[in-house]
Formats: sequence, C-alpha cells, structure tokens
Amino acid sequence: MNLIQQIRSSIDSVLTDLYQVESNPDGLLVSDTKKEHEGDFTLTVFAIAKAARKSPEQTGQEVGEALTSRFPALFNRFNVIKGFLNLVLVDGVWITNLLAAPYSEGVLSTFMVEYSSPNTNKPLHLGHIRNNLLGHSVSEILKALGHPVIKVNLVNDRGVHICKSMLAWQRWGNGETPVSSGMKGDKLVGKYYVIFDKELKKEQAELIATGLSEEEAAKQSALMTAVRAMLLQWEAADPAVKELWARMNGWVYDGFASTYARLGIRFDKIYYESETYLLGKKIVEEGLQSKVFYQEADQSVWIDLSAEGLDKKVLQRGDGTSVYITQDIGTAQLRHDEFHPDQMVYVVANEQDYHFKVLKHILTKLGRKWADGLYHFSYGMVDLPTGKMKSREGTVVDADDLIEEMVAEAEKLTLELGKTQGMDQEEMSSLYETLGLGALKYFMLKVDPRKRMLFDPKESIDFNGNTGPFIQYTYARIGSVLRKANAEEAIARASYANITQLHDKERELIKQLARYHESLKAAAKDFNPALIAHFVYELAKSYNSFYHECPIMKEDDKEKAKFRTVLSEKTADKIQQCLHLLGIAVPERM
RNA sequence: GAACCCGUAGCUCAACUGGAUAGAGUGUUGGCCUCCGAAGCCAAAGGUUGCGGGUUCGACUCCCGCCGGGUUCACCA
Repeated sequence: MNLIQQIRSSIDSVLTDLYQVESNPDGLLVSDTKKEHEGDFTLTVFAIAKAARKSPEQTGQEVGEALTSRFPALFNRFNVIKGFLNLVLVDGVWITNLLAAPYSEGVLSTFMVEYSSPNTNKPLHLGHIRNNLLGHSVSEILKALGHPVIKVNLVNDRGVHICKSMLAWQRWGNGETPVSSGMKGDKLVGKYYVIFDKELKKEQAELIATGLSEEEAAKQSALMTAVRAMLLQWEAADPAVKELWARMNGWVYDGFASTYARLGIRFDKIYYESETYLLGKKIVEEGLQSKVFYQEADQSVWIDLSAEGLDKKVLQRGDGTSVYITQDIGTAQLRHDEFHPDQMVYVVANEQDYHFKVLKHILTKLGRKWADGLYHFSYGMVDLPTGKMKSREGTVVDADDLIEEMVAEAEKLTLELGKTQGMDQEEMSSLYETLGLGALKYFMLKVDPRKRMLFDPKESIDFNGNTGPFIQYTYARIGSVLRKANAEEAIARASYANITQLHDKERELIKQLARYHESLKAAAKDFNPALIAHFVYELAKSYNSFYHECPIMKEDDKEKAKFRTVLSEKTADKIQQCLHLLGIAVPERM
C-alpha cells in the first residue's frame, strides 16, 4: 500500500466511525495542499459534510481531530479552512517513503502501439517527429507500468501516390539514384513526388486554357490516367513496375532508417501495406457475402454507415483496386491473428478522426469482437507561424534538417559556456547530440498531445527554463555532487537513522518524488507523456531549489550530509527514468 | 451545409478531470558566483479564462446560444 492509499484508507475508517458513511477510499477527494496553506494533503469535505448533516467547518474539525488522535504515526497536525481539511504528515513518514522499495502492479493487459506510419514518397517532417516521439513515449510509459507492449510501424508503401513519384522518376529522372545525386534516398523520391505534382498542375492549367472546366480537365488528365494504369499493373504484379517500386522504396527505407536511428525510434515489427491489402480485399469479399457491404453498378464496394450518423464509405474501387481503409482492415486482422493484443493503439493525427471511427464501425459490423480494443490516439497537428505544413508545397520543416539545427545550436551554446574542458572529441559530439535532441524531444512532448501546437523555427527551441537541457543540467549537476560525495568516506559511513526533522526544501523534494507513481499511472491512462514531462520538470525545480538552500557535502552534520546525498541520488535516478520515458538521454557532464 | 476539436498573462504552455486567491517558462525590471556546477536560484510586474446566459456551497472545467480559428465529411492517403 502506498502513502496516498494509506491516507485514503485512514480517512475512510475515520469517516465510517464518525458518520457511518459508505466506505469508498478511492472516492475521497484527496489532493496536494496548495502551497499557500500549511499541509501535505487536503481533504475536500463538502460532500462528506452533506452526508454527515453538519457544517463543512465542523466536519473538517472533527475528522482532523479523529485522524491525529487515531493515527499519530501518520498525521502530525491539521488545519481547517472553509471546507478544506489540510493535513500535515509526520516527517518520518516522508523519510520512510523515500527509502521504501517501489512496488509493481502485477499482470496487465497487452498493448500494441502503432506509430510513425510514413508514406514512402515523403521524407519525414516535423509532424512525423511529434508522432514518433508520442508513440515511443507512450509505449515506454505503458511498459514502465508493467504492460507488455508491441511497437509496430505500418509503412504506406503502395497506392496511387506511390505511383506518382514512380512515374515522375521514369519520365524525368534520367536514371538519378541516391549515389549519383548524393541525396538521401527518401529526399530523392520526395523530390519526384513534388515534380509530379508540378507537372500535373501544369497539365491541368493547359487543359483548362483550352476551355475545359476544372472537373473535365481532371478527368482528361493523361498523367493521372498513366498513374492509374500503373497502379493496376502494380496490383497485377507487373515485373517491371514491381522492380522499379522495390528499387525506389529501398532508397526510401535507407533514408528513414538513418532518421529513426538518430531519433532513437525502434519497432518490434514493421508491417507493409503491400503485404496486408490483399487480406483486406479478402475481408471485403467476406463482407459482401454477409451483406455488410454492397456493390454499386460500377462494381465499386461500399458500406452504408448512415445509421451510425456517418456517411457511405467506399472500400474498393470499380476497377478492383483497393483504397486506404481496405489495407487498414487487413492490417488490423493480421495483427489480431498474430499477437492477440488486448488493445490496439493507433497514434495518428486528429485529421483522421473520421477514418478511425469508420474503421472501428466496419470491423464491429463484420463481427470482430476485438474491435472494441481499437483506440485512436488522436494527436494535434504541428503548426508553423505561416500555417499548416504542406509537403507538396514545400512548406515543411524537414526532420533531418531540424535535428541538425538543434545539435548545432547545442554545440554553439556549450562552447560559449566553456564547459567542455577535459572532454575528447567523441564525448563532445555525443553531448551535443544528447542536448540538441533532448531540447527537441522535450519541446514536442511537454504539451498536451491532443492539442495542436505551434512551432516557430525562427525563435527555435530554448535551452533555458522549462526545457530538456534544464532537466539534463540538473541531472549532470547532481552527478557532479555525487562524484565528489563518494570520495568522502566519512559521509558514506555515516548513518541518518536519527533524522526526524526535515528542512522545508527536503520535504518538498521528497513529496515530489513520491508523486511519481501517480503521474505515471495518469500518463498511461491518458496516453499523455506531457504529464511525465511536467512531473520531471517540477522535480528538477524542486531539486535546484533544495540544492540552493541545503548544503550537501559542506553540511557539518554528517548524518544530514549522508541523507542529502541519498536524496540527491534518488532524484537523479528518477530524472533519468522519466527522461527515458520521453526518449531523452542524460549526460553525465555538460 | 453538417459533425468533431480548440479559444487561458505580450508569446509558448499548465491547472490533479467540479474545489481554496487560475499557475510555470519566456520576454521586461531588479537582486544573488572569495561558498558542493549561474544551462542555476530569489523577487517584482503581467488575467473580466473569446462573449452572453444557465446548473450549485463552488465553474477554465458541465449545459444552452453566439463570435473567432482548425479539421473532416473524396473511387487522396
């Protein structure tokens, strides 16, 4: 039983005795006491007062008196303000809590988390970075709580859009390769995707100039006709088309691999749409037979979701080729068959809210009970000051470029501060990497994932204040203290068993450490890494404040010195743990 | 047109899911390195939580109506 549970059950037993109210420790409104009042925990008593038919003040007083007299080892004193009962714990409770071993939750449900899900015709950009970091972090958080987690990626490697870059390369590429051009493979293929779009626009403008309407021009597009023909050839396994496809995708994967490696992103399993869409088509067939789907005159396959408040949705084109959702159906089935996860979490931007609603409905209508476990983790998009990023219009912040800039900034700052004495070249570049990526990752993860966020490339990302480097700095600083403290044999041998009184800053720090498990649980429940970011930020602040006021090795009382050393060590451990949950590395020196 | 999401200090974000006087960072102003690491610490200033109603002991939070922004409703993915 942890501290908060202990407090809840103490209050609960007192309430039962005093007012014979129903027993429910988890339903009690217990929160941290606001810092302008004296106390560690606060019980909000309005609801209890109502049940007891007494005034909130009187109820608070009675409960407070009962608690301090019945549990003197836990509660030291209390005060009542309006309907709030503020409880002050005995300092020894905090010390015990600090030194207690962490506990685990037992066997928990299995999660599959899908994230990243790139297209093979676009290099990774800022939006993908947010996606990757969220997916990675949510997975780590679930694991930390004891859930088995399978991290998967779904590569969008087929479809009309892929044919676009293939066609463009065929027509205008002159045999260009990553080697011949010196370009990263994903960038090279992305270049041809953009070229296609430009050529298509040119063609459309020419057609419209001959007097066609926009709609007619789109219908008559020779380029789009060629693309559709290529997709048909691809689905028919035409060797030449398949060869080109495999070759160009290979370039892209090499490019992605280096970006993932630098970001520290890994997967347990990678799915390719090209390998799952056929299963999707099979299920479409099944749905037709069971009359869940129906066919239009042109042979296209649909589902009518108007009863669910949604529209009709196409599942297969008239020419028999499959659409986006077809492969998602197949992929979900495949994953269920292979791993039987209790929950399938899709980390996908909120612009696809509708798509996932539809997907879940379809699977449910097809009688897949496990569709209940589908959860769309819908995160907000990243905005630039100029508006939305559009890869086809070139208004994107490229992932590789951004990482490079952050690392360069870290280097510049570190050199300015002149803290690289005694480091060799390898140590220095690894430090810049740690700091630059730390700043970037923390920046992306500290905000509520569900909200859209603004990224201003000009103001870039800070290294002071509520930032990754601030927390990394706190860790490095503790490391420095501990290295020196370890040299002090006297401190190492001292005991701190007789400490009963805590300094305010010590107590604050221990209290913050004690909140870790609650934060972790909340972060897992909400799929919200920002809660971990806030927790670790508060922890770093508490430590810095403590550090400023409480001498550690310079403390004359050896027992106190030892205690503060242990407190520092626990703090450093927790910082490292939390940053790990965010995918952020920690430097020993900076 | 319909559905969903969002509007909080100049800026970027919090607010324990209905609790106390709405908090941080940044920026601005001032203080702290003969003292374990100043990427730090301490302080000041900064708010009618988009607007108007309602629900109750209590509303940034829930309900209704406006205003502003975004996304989706494609045989694009």
